[in-house]
Amino acid sequence: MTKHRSDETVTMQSVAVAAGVSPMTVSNTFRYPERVQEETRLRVLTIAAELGYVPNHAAGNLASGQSRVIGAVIPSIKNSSFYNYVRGMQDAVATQGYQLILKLADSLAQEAAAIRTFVGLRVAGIALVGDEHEQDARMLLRKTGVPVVESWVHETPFDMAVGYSTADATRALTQLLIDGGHRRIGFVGYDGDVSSRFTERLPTFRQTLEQAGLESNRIVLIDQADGFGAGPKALQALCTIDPDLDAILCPTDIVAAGVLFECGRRSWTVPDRLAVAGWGDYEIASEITPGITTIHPHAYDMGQQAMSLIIDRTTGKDQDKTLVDTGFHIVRRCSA
Amino acid sequence: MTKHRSDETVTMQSVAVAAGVSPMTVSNTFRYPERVQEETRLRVLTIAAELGYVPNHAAGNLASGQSRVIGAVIPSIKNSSFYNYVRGMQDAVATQGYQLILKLADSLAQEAAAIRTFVGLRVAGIALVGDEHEQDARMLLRKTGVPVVESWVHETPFDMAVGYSTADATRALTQLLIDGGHRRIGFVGYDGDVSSRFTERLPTFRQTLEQAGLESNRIVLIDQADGFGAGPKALQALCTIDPDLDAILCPTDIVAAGVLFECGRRSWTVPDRLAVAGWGDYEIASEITPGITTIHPHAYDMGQQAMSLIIDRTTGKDQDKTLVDTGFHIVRRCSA
DNA sequence: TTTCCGGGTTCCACGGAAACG
DNA sequence: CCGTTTCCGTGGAACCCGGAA
Repeated sequence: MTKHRSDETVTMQSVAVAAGVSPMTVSNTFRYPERVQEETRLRVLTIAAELGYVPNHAAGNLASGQSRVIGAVIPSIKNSSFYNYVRGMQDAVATQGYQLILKLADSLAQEAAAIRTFVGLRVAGIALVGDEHEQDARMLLRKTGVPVVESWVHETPFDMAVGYSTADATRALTQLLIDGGHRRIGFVGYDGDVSSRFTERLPTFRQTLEQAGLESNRIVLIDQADGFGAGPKALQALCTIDPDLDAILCPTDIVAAGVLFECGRRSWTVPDRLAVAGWGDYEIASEITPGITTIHPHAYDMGQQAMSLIIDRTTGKDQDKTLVDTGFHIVRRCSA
Repeated sequence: MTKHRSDETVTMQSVAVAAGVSPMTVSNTFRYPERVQEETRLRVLTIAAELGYVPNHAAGNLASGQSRVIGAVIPSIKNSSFYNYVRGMQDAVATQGYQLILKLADSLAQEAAAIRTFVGLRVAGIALVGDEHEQDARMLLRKTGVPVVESWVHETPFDMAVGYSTADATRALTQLLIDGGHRRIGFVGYDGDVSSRFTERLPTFRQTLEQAGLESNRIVLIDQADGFGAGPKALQALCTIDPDLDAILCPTDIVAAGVLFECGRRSWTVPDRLAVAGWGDYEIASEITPGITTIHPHAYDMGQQAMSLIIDRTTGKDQDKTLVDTGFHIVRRCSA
């Protein structure tokens, strides 16, 4: 294949010629508008728009060693799980003149590939979800020194992290069920991901039940947390352990909604026959009837903070801020 | 801000020195492995891995004018709307050695900004949803000549397109309601987006009703199609027009699910009191009870085809294929 | 404003080894 | 057997576009 670059490639140079200024002025017009006189700037911008010129990020990145693009790896878009998180990130970068690009990765291997791509792109920073990553990816990140922020992580970050205590949230939610008079409480865990985003929950659940003098053997693990279908399956499995189950704690609102659907089919009343607790406070939690009692994790805030950490790092301020706790709160609705 | 490039930046040069070869050999090792002797190649790869070297895509892109990154703009991740579409894209590019990056854009202005970013990144191709784009963005795309594929578009593509006939689908679904004995059919339209992905539906709906000798005045427009909350609102509005409404056609399964939730609260039986039709065949359509009768748009296939179109274009084959019809089918469940 | 440089690729030249006359 | 052609892996120089000084 021959060099296919046409001779009409629009470059800074050609814009400069057309506008009757030096290339440097064009450069400044885009990077530091305030350095260029209003009149000149407008002329350059007009010409650039006419010619369809967009600064070549590759060249700029190469020349300056800087980038205004941040990469985020998202585990899933199957349901609303990361909607607010991404919105928060998007809004935060927009106000700072940065750009956010996403890659989906529903396994550690895919995450590693995504990280590789982002590193290849020489992005300004990388946002990950959770604290479990492939060893190769960890080494790569360390060696390149690119700012990394983990979300939904509450302690001992790889580099920087923003999150909340899943243990505290689990304890609070479990206690709420106990206080509601429930004694035969089931737990639905997610084992497709070994990150603390999920793994902290089970031990805390057990501990809380035991401190209340209750049995903590009603436990099932499912392999997906973002599908409605997991709800009925989990409920079925728990009923095998204890047909008189009177409450259930789900890994996400999606699973909880799946459980509610199944309760409907069984003509079980919620919360009387079975109390249901979710996690995430997705839109469905407030729209379904009965509304789902759930953990609201301030995901939007988390996304914003994640971007701030990265941007502050690259701009050199607040170098020592590495861990942000965005907290959570319980949203009490009718399901529990 | 200082140039933060540390003196230990791992470059092709440093790998070359460490491996005792010329930079060219390192370059070839990554881009054209077959040109380099097995032994040499392995040595280079080993050293590269040790040093944590990842080829600088920015530099490569600049030098070659080529890129193996494709950008896709997604309108929403609020619910599962584009889950299968993105999965299809992801799977397709993975087998071809390309990389997919995403940007979210829930307005035309944001889409234009996303396009600008992708053009700045000099991606190999851009995937858009729908056929309505800002004029500036259109001109930019034309001038840069980057391959563009529109999805959910069935005719007269901007460049290339993959989709199905929303008119045919609307007609089929409406007819299904008519054949089911329904006479007071309501339509929920989405007016937040002027692309044919949604706008074709209303006229077709009207026409189909009129051909059956039915009234077609039960129509409401909502401003979001990806939220459950729109369902109850739309139902309320339609009931103002006709309290005896006996069927409803929703823009997405999400809205349909919202309607089902509301029916539950009103103790309306579905489909006897009200038949409900959705669109999209998202997971919830099969998991909720009653299951939602809906249009299955082969979104996964659409994503795959979209990527194929772009990759074929850049590799020079099938230059003339510009429009792919991935079809649809009706999934009949209990809600209508 | 000008010059030079960033990291990698294209294109081509080089040189050693195998195959041929 | 030796000189020459061919082949193939490797190296050198110019250049891509934009930013810093």
